[in-house]
Amino acid sequence: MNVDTTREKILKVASRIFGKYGFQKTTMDEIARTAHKAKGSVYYHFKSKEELFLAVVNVEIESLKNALLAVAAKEDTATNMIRDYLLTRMKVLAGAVNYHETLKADFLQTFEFLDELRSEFDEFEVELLSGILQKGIDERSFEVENVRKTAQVIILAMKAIEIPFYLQNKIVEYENTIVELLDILIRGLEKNAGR
Amino acid sequence: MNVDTTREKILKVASRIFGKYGFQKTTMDEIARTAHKAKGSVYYHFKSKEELFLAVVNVEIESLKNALLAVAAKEDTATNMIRDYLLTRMKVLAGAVNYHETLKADFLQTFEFLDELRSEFDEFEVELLSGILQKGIDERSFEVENVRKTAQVIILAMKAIEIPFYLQNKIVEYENTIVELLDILIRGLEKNAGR
DNA sequence: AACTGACCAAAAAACGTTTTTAGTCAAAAT
DNA sequence: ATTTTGACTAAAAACGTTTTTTGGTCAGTT
Repeated sequence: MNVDTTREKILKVASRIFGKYGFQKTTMDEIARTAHKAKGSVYYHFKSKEELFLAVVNVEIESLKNALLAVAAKEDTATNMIRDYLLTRMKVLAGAVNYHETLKADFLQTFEFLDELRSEFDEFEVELLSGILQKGIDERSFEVENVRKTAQVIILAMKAIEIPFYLQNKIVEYENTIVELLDILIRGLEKNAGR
Repeated sequence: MNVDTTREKILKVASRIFGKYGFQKTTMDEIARTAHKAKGSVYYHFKSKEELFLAVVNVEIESLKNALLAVAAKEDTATNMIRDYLLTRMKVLAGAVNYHETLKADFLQTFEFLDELRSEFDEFEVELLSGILQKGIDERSFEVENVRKTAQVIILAMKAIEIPFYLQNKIVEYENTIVELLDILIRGLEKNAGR
């Protein structure tokens, strides 16, 4: 059994257990036991519980990044792309249970060791969304004063909505409503809006 | 000392103490002591700790309602009114510390006894905002398919934003960003937006 | 180099005890 | 009659101590 498969088995098991019980209530013993590895083996691959959790969240973020990059790579109008971007973001995040845990943490305690991962992803998103917005401007379908700032605003709104949506489990309650919100936001970006 | 002044003194003191220590960490003894009343007196006016807290939150909600009604009563364009509405909502809520406590509660425990107050206020808001949207349509400045649903969407967005804004104390960090978000939303409502 | 499992210090859980707290009520004041 | 009081109680929270569990290590094995 080479490094990768053991490492990946631990990651997989950890993801499932962290996802079920959260960071605090998950023990390294249980992860090792479930993965049929000695605890020392887990610590051979991940130097601490925090680092293991970080790696688990990172897998989810990477998967989200790939899904978003795929959207950005498509040949389509900027309007469709931005709608696709935001809907994809919602759908992939819905399955990212360990990422949800990091949201919860903001209220209960701090996960400082996640800060870097988070701000990196933020930057990634602003960059990608700015590209889509710029495409819309070039196509003369969007009218946006400050591209980067607008991208930040949209991401703020989406992050704000994640909280009731994923944490309070109001997915069913709000699903339709959120799609409508996206429509209003997108219309707000479009040219000839009002003024 | 008549009923009203005692009741109001208790309410005032309770609001301050609940606001400082939260629902859980506030004791009825401290409220009675600070109000210079016997505990029985507090229980004469409010039948339980929950009811007292409810009354405290209700004062804040009433004050918000009045501020919002004042905005709705103004003579102005619908565009200005809706911007004014949302900004007023933010500003008044910023000072409603006990209302913030009820947001926090959603994560830590449930305050079922507040559900009714909340859904009543929701209904109030949807009603008021629908009126403003309808006014915008009548003035031929807004283009909205379903007035009521749109009002619900906007309120959902505002409530979602309350969480990072008030609970995580990111007021300074996000203040400008939120104003920009409002602009995009409002543009999204305006006629000739895009299509 | 990859992995094991006995081992340790520190943290958390469990437990019994003490203190505090929400809520009551008979009596007093208004 | 209405309002206020404060001693009282049962239940919950806080406290202090012991026991168990947990994150992390490391000498040795594969």
